[in-house]
Amino acid sequence: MDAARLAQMLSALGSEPRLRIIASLKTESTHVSELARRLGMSRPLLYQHLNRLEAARLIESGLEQLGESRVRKHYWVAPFRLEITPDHIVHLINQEQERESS
Amino acid sequence: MDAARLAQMLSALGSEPRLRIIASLKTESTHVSELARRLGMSRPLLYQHLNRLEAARLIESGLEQLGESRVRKHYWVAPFRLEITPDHIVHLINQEQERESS
DNA sequence: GCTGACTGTAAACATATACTTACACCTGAC
DNA sequence: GTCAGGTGTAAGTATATGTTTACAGTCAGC
Repeated sequence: MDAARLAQMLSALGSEPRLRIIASLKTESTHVSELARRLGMSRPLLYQHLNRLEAARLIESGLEQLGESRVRKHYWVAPFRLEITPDHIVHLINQEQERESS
Repeated sequence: MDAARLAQMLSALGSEPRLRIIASLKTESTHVSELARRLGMSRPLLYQHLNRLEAARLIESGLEQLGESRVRKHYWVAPFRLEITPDHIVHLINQEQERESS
């Protein structure tokens, strides 16, 4: 994990609506329209948040087969665990610099 | 810790320049001008980042006495440890909702 | 073929964040 | 008194994020 990637995950997590999305999906994974209803959020807005969380690999998605050709996009929370301390950050940034100099 | 506070800390941490600031201060705490030089960053920009990190209580500051009336503002990293997992987020959001309903 | 329940995206706008340039001030050393 | 080295902020601009409204499409059931 490099600093850019950590920053991406942290800034994706650093928003109350997105924390609520993760909590809701973790409690019960579901598809977009249902999630929008649960959270009282418009679908387009939810899509944007979902895309950002998925880009940070904090959630994942797949198509759920309903009928023969009817599908629904299902989202769920990826397993993750971040431990953030000043020392971890120092370590990460130092690695970055070694990589640059080599 | 409530969700708003966690989001504040995470979004403050979710930026490469700010991760570099924390790493640099953790390695050796210092005053603003010196830090700006170390990071190759303009002072006003650095102030903005420092203010945000301090608001999130990830760094702290105090005046360093130099001469009789000469002072320099010194910054250092606050001790912190964040452990972020889906379950922790669920727990946090649920607490929030109990608080609202009571 | 119309309706309801979905999936997705485009465009527009408001607000927040990142970043620069420019200013005003203080102090110690020469 | 002027210079170097500090502190801090105001104002402007560019870019990113958050949010809404509006559109276009698919499928199942009546």
